Amino acid sequence: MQKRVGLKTLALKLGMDVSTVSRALRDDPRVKEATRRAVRELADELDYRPNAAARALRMGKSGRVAVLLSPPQQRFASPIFLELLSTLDQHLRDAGLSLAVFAARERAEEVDIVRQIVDERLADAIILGRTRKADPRVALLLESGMPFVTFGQTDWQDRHPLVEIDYAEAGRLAIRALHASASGPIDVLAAPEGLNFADNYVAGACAEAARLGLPEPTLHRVEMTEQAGEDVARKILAPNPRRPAFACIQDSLSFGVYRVAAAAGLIVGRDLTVFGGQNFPGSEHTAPPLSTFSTEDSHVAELLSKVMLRRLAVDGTPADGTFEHHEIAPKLLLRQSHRLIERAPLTRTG
Amino acid sequence: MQKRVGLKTLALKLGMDVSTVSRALRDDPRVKEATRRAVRELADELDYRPNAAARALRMGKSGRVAVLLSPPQQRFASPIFLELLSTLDQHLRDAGLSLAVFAARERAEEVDIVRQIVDERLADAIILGRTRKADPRVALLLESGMPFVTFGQTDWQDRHPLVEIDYAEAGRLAIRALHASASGPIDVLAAPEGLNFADNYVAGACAEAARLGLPEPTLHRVEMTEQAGEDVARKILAPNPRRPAFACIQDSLSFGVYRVAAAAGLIVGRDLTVFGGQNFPGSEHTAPPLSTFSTEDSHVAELLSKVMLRRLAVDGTPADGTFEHHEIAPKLLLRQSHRLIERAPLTRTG
DNA sequence: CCGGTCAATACAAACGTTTGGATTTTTGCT
DNA sequence: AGCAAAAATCCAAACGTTTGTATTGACCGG
Repeated sequence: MQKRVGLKTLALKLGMDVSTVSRALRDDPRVKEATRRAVRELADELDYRPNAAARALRMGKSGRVAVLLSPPQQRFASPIFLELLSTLDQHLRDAGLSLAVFAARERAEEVDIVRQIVDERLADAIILGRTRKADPRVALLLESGMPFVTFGQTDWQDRHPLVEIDYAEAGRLAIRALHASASGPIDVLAAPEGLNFADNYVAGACAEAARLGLPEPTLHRVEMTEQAGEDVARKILAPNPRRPAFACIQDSLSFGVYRVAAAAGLIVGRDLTVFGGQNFPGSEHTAPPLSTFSTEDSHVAELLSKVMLRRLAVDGTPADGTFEHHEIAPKLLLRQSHRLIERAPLTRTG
Repeated sequence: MQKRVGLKTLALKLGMDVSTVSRALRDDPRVKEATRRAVRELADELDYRPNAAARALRMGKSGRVAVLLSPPQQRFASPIFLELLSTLDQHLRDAGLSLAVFAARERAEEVDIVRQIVDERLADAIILGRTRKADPRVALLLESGMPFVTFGQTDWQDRHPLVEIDYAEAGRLAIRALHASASGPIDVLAAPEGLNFADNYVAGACAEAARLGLPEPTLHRVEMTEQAGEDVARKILAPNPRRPAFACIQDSLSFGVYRVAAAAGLIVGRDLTVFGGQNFPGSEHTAPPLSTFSTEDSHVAELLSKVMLRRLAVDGTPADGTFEHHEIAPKLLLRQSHRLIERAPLTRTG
């Protein structure tokens, strides 16, 4: 409840002007070493902290970085995001910044939120994912001049830094894994059209199928939810006597497939095969364990943080006119769901 | 790149003073209806947005609510947090507020972060979880006068609103479920001592065991990670011929148990039983499906948001001197892992 | 027609910092 | 000692709002 300690308080107690105190604390060469020490000491003693709002107003920078969470963000949202937020905040705090989170309810709201962030100066920079072909959010940000980093490709990659996961490779991995032992038709379950990562996945999968001389896979562009996985699986599994293979862009979809299969008395690894994506918690313990790819969440988070910090450091246009791009390779996790095993016990691994 | 539009711009174009414009926009009764409309119109046309920093400085309120993420926040962090952040931001935005996220690396850092938030006025209010016996964060907040809501009990509950999950009931549920068919000794895997929710879980479990005339369960106070689950399971499973029952406070721990069991050639439901907690994504598809309890993430998130908003609305001490408290009952999800099934096929549910 | 009331608006200060320029103090040189 | 240059400090403005108070003009009754 005691009164807030600001520059004024310090200046008063020290018998100097606030400007001197301010400069002392910011290591301005204009203040004498001795005064600087004195100021420092008192500041520490009184536990002075600069008022964030005042500083933001004066400097025209909020000291915050925004992360835009795209819908849908339900229960099965990729666990990478929590790790991302956590890691990001830790790095930001080290740099004297803090983290703001914005969650859109629906796609249309996203661009409104970006506009709000820009106009009200709610943040100095933005990170956004789930990028699309002609992403209006990116267009808006480019126009506004606000620094940003995308998690995924955009149509204007030469104008901003970016971190992406090589989803084309993920698609190839999935087809290759399923091809090894499955004989049935391949169904690809990917996120809606227009989302770059999903388009890449589909492209990779189709290309690989062609390369292997397989028939064109059937494409299902659906939301990445367990429910959507169920819906697709129900359509495919019921009438299909030829053991189908499911390439799912995310484990959530695979879970849906598992559920429908179980309800129909079908066994993964005998009557169908499944390949997932993103290595969700628990996917290792399904019956049978889900083959999938992973992307080392902590590495992605770390990378994104560093790239953002470097982007902010140059403070303006990039030093040499070029922006950082990073492509992360998906790591293959071959467990059991991708192949047919005739009669081996499904629950034993040893 | 065009110049920012502020009150000054509007006032200039309209030929009035900024103060009038400001009042017009805030629906002050002192401005004439006609002027108000004129101002509104131009503001809309020029897409005026008040500068957040300036407003924060003037009003002494940042317009932000902070969420403190407690360590450890790894891959297996409870998925509830993402849902919480998402829901929370949506409600806050409707109320003209925004969301700030802080993630501590280690426990000791948490109180520093709280202090920073308070001193630098980084937020107007805080939400914190993983509450403890004499939680120093809570003590600090009480002293500072900053509004806050806890997710979990504290020693000073009469002085702040709170939302909690009835973990004592969760503990009872687990024991009761395991008791129904398991005959072996019970091992309780709970989070470290001092964490209120974990202490409650343990208390509930022990009480229920006593009530049922069971021998005292063995307690393991460990971090809620898959790794910790493995470590405990390895110790218990190896030398134990009597089919042990594991009551885990969180599914992450159960996953660890599953993994060790699989590696040892043991089958859950035959050689041991497991009861989890929190219903992680994927826990439904383990072999056998994990019996657990759930807490309706979206409901919790919704509740926490509403409580926070109401706390901010009263703006000061509570209206009638009393704070909102909510207890959420865990919902029992009986799948298969909690009971012994001699020879039934494990992977079929239909 | 004038003093008084009321509505509508303008003026000005304040929030806590940062920063360009003016002012004072110290230093260094002759 | 005297003076210029350099160093250290102070003064004041500014960032964009909000809000208490002063000012203006219109309208009314006497």
